[in-house]
Amino acid sequence: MKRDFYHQTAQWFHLFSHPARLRILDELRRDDACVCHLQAVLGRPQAYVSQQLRVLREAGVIESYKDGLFVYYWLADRRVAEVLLNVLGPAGERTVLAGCPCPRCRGDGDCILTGDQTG
Amino acid sequence: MKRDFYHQTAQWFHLFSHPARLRILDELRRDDACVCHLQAVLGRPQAYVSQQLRVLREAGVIESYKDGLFVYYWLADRRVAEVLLNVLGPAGERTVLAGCPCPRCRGDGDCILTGDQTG
DNA sequence: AGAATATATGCACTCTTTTGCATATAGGGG
DNA sequence: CCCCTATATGCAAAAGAGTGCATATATTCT
Repeated sequence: MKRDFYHQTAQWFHLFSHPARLRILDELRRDDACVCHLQAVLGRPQAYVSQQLRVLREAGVIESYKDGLFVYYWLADRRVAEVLLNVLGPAGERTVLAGCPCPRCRGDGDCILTGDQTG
Repeated sequence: MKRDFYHQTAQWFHLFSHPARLRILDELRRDDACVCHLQAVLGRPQAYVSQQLRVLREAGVIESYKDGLFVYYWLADRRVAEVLLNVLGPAGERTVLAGCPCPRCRGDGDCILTGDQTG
């Protein structure tokens, strides 16, 4: 029914209506990220980040894969990137933080320099 | 600061995260509409509709003009239509209801009947 | 096996939003 | 002026979301 459609879509938009979740989605459209990376980006306790990730995961907009101890999340809903492009503009570069313990930030896999290097 | 930016954008998305507000925005992107028209579309009490309109108005995404007793609302934020196009697809035709007392629904020949009776 | 690290979950408390209802304002017609 | 219609506002109860904390699970290393 049409009513359910708007209800469902509203629920989907609700994912965007929270600063932490929005920040997570914005980070994920740049590149996959593990929990500890997002934790460093948000500057929030790990449990807090995991809870927001759960909301996004259960809504189906992100999915995860494991690599050893690390769990990497990625955008599984194409519309998310489209909407963020519309509203936030083009995705910036991956956020890299000094205090971030994740492999991709520690230089173990120099992910920052891979891909497009516009100089 | 960047934190404020995400907070502000999340607030903006919050407008979409409610079925009634989303339905209103979807209707307004098709055409301006008076309160009683939206009331008929939503199948909700007038006070309820006015309250949601206030939320949207105070957020700046809609504005209104008066024509006699009627107050017509219209989309004042271009991004709204863009995002809705992205997520909901192209705007349909204006919803016209048999029981709607608004001038635009009452036989100015301007409207096409669609059997979208709510409630 | 035990310790350490990364992540997930459950629960309770707090704060905000939602929503119904009574009522206020404002314009138009007799 | 009084009444009818269209819209707006204020308020309080109910529902829901946000958040912190304790703890559970999983994987690697020694």
